[in-house]
Formats: sequence, structure tokens, C-alpha cells
Amino acid sequence: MSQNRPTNDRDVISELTTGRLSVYLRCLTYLESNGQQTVSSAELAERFHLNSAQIRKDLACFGEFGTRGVGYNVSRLKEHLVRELGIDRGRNVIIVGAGNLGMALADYRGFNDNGFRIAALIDVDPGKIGRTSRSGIPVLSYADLKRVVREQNVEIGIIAVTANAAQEVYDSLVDAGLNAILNFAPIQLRTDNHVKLKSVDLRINLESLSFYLKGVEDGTA
Amino acid sequence: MSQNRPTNDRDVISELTTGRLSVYLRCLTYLESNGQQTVSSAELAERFHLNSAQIRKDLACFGEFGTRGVGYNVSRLKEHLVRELGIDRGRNVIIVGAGNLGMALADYRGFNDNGFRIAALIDVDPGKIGRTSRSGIPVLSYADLKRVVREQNVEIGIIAVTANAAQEVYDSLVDAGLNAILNFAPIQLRTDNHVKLKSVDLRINLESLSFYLKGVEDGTA
DNA sequence: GCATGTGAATGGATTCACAGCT
DNA sequence: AGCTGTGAATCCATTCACATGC
Repeated sequence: MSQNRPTNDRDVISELTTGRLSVYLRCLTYLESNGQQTVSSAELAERFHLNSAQIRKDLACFGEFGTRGVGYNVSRLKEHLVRELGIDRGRNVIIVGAGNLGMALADYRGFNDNGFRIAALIDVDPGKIGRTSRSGIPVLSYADLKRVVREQNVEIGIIAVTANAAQEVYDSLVDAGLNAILNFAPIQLRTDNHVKLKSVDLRINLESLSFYLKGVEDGTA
Repeated sequence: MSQNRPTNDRDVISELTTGRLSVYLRCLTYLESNGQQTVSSAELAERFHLNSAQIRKDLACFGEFGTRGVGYNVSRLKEHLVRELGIDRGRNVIIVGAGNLGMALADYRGFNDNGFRIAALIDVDPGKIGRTSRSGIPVLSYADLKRVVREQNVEIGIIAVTANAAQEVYDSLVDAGLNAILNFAPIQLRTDNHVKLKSVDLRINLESLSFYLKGVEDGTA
């Protein structure tokens, strides 16, 4: 999946860990806005139904940030996580596919906030090109892809097209110079080694719930 | 996370496994439409960059389905997975929150296909109630929730509201009798033991990509 | 011969438990 | 006394390797 020779420490921090760091970050933002000064690993653990040792291990990845006998300073830890996650400086994003999902993502709060900004949508449909999303993100043609990436310093691409177009879109995003791609198409992409790909398969979640329900139906009570 | 006393076999099949089963299922559907009769674990493994032993283990969860020396019968295995995942009979879904995301999900192919059907959207906004999504899914009020769940035999709820409304929505979905819920709000919900909850946090994926980019920036080449 | 099914081995991630600091 | 940071122990998932059956 990722490289097999850890070139530096970051490579050895697992996705599971970084995912949790994101979650902690959101919590710290909330606690800070509530005026809370410090927080203990036990308190965080209770909030997320996690083990407190795990939280301490996660937070200790980048050095020692807590104070023994006291806990973690909320603001300081938050700032630290923001920096470590690399969202202290803004990151621009481009979405390919201006269908239902692409449009929804373009206007999604979490994607236009706190470090991220959607620069544009790209689509093939001439009927969509030139229009904008509800919140005003412009829909451009493929011909504009490379230019926008360059001019607006776009770093992340999102694939929101159907499964059969996804590989082609992936290739063109890589060709445009992007190194980080988020894919929503339910397909296994042939990938390029130096490009980071994350895939989100929405349907799998429904199927997993269905599996659970099926188990309740014919399993024990 | 889940119960600690496995009451039956299904409990011991991990989420990771069922997720992969969903992926295999999609692949089998494709192979079947291509007219392929049998498939080996090695072939599947190559497609997904997985280990063939893992695939065999995954598929062996529910009994022996392959033929030694030959492989798996595509159609038979597919039918089997469909049944095991519980999507042989249709499942109805309700979405709470008719904002950008809710609307997009309501019209999303993967959610209205092959075993799933969105019955309705629910929202508080009187300006939205009574209208429909692009594909014709009606937007109803909260007052209709219980009735629709009952009358249309809805089994799965999707939370597509903002973080601050999510807990209330969760509670009302549970109250309406649902046992399986998919949550898109970026918040840790207080949950009910006998209800299966899956959460999808879209922002975490962007942050994870950002973390990767940050690593490239200041790590080694 | 070839591919499955599976015990044994490995590798990671989580949890325990406690030493060490405030 | 309280809470962090962390080696050791445990748990779970993946991979290896081979016996088994077509």
C-alpha cells in the first residue's frame, strides 16, 4: 500500500493513528471554544470510547506534549496537531465530476473550512460548464484543469465521477501534477506509486449495515 | 466497539472482512456480466492488490465454496455473497437532512440500486418539505418519520445533518424503530447498544491527504 | 497439476501496568 | 496524588506454507 522503506518517521505513523488525530483535533477545537484549559487522556478516552493509553501513544508520536499530573494544554496541543496534520497553511482542492455528489462536496462545509478550499469543479457536460455550485464554485472544462491546478496552486484532487470514468480522471489528475487524490468511485484504481490515494466507498457502508441486520434477523436475539 | 461476547458466528466476522466481501461482490458482478465462469483467489488477489490467502479466508467464512484445482464459480459465489450480506431482499432507507449532502445521497446510484432504495428525505425546513430531489425522492417533515418507517418498512437511517443536530436525529431514528444507522455528521454520537452505527467522516480523508503532503514537503524526497 | 482451505507464523495495533515527573 | 510516557503483554489481522481434493 504505502512505500515499504520508511524514509522518515512520518511513514511509520499509521493511517489509523492520523485518523484519530483528526478526531482529537476536532474535539480540542470544541473544548477550546468552551474555554477549557487542559484535558487529560482519560477525559478524551471517555468521549470517544477509546483506551486512554492509546490516546497518549497517539499524541506522543511527535514528542512529549502533556504535563504529568496535569494533562494536555488544550490550545497548545490543538495548534500542534494543526501543524502536524499540515493544515496550518491552506490547501486548495479541485473536484472532478459536477454531478450530485461533486456538487454536494463542493458546497460541503467541512471541505471549505479550516484549511481547505475548493478551487473549482471540472466536468465534461457543456450544459454544466460555466455555471456554478450553489455556493459559487465555478464548473470548468477539462481543458482548464492543468491551468487551474497551476495558477491556484491546487494540491488535492477529488474524483466524483462514475466508476467507468474514474481511471481516466485519476490519470489526468496525476498528469496535472497532483500528488494526493480522494476517490469516491467504487472501483479499484491502477495507481501511481508516488501519489497518495484515499478511496471512500459509500455503498460498502450500507452493505455492512445490511449484513448486520441480516445477522439480527437469523442470528440469536 | 461491538459486543464482547460473540453470540453467534456473524459477530466474529470483522468489519474489515465484510468490507472486502462487498468489494469482491462488485467484482463478481462485473466478471459475470463479462461472461466469465470461474475465478481463482489468485486472480482476485491481483485485481485488488491483496494476498490470495486472505481472499480464500474471507470467502471461506460461510463454508466451502470453491473447487480445488479450479477456483470459484462466479455466479454461484456472487449469489452466495448477496445472500450473506443480506441484500437479496431489498432494504429501504430514509435520509434525515435534505441539504446538499442528503440530496446528493438520495439521488446517488449506489444507494438506489441492487438491494437498496431511498424511501424519503426528512427535513425541518418548511421551504424544502413537499418538494422532491432531482430523481423524485420526496422531502417530508419530521412528523412523518415514524409513519414512513412503519408503512414503508424502512430499516436503515442516514444522518446527513450538521454536527449539532446529529444527536437529536440519532435519537429520533432509534425511537422510530431503526436498528442500523449511517452517520455523516462529524461528531461522536452517544449510542444505543442494540443499534448498529457506522460513521463516515469525509473531512478526515482530506486531513489525511494533507498529512501526507506535509510529509512530502518536509520529509525526505 | 492446480487451486482451495487452513493451522502455524508473522506482523501490527491495542491494552496493560508501572516507572517517572509535577 | 495525579497523569503522562512507554516497555511488555495481549489481541487481532494478515501472510506463509502445505495438506487436501479435484
